[in-house]
Amino acid sequence: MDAKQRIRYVAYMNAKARSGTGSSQVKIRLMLRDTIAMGPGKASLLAAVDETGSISAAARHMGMSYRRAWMLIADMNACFVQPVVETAKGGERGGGARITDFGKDVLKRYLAIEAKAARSIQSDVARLTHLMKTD
Amino acid sequence: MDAKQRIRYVAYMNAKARSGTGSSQVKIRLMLRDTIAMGPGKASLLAAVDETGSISAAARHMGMSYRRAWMLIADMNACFVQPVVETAKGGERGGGARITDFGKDVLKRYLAIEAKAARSIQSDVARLTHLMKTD
DNA sequence: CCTCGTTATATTCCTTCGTATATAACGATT
DNA sequence: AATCGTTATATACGAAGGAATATAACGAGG
Repeated sequence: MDAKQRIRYVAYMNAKARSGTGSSQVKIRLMLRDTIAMGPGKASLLAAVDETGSISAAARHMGMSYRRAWMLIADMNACFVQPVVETAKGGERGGGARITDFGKDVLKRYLAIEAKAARSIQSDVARLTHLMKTD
Repeated sequence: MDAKQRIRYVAYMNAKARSGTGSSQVKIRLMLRDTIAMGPGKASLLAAVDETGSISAAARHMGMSYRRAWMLIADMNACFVQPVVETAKGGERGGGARITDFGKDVLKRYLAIEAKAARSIQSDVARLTHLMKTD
């Protein structure tokens, strides 16, 4: 991938340090330049768009402003070689938005990376967490 | 680790997607409550304190304000069961700061986690990065 | 006793980010 | 035509974070 040498990716992993449950939740951020191409928030937003069928409903669902949701989606579409979300103005319900097949693939890959990273460092993080204050 | 159920850790990984070099740089954030107990910036700051012997020199070295550096160190000391940095006022050079053995252990563990996570998701991230624009 | 560089802290300013709000364009349904 | 909810965009306001600045306390060395 010589042509993409400058692409920097950032994985942001967030895991609950529950030894018993193993329910460690890991979040990863993929960066292109200075903007987050894909991350926990954008992944959730993408899923919300998939569920609700519109940016505004997804924004309401996530408790964020429409402007912010729109910008996050614009960021994603600008970062990837194909749009992850397609929109329509007007129409029977005033318009709407839907996640593309490409967007579904991106999301799926992202979630898989999240899970794998979490699994890999799980125990080490737990040991380091032991050195942190509990309250 | 029942007593630490509420501790949440966050791993923040940043890697350059250079397939040939494999020089993927991964960054991880460990969170306690809402504050970053350990992350890329704090790890660098810790190393800078180790090198320079003072908070102010470390801050200059990292291009940040003394206030910010001091606060980051205060955060770390507040998050862990032992201080990672010890300071002294006055004296031959006006005072100074040094990383504790405990702090060195924390830093070492953190860097190891960084590396392991990077290794684990390296190839998957590279594949996803292929779906991103190059410029 | 004075100087020096540092720690420690408060205050002010500026930039950034997000919300809230307003407005226009849109197109199927009625 | 009129209505409706959405996309798309601009503007203004507010909160948060960090930089810049100022000041005090400190303690070894000259």
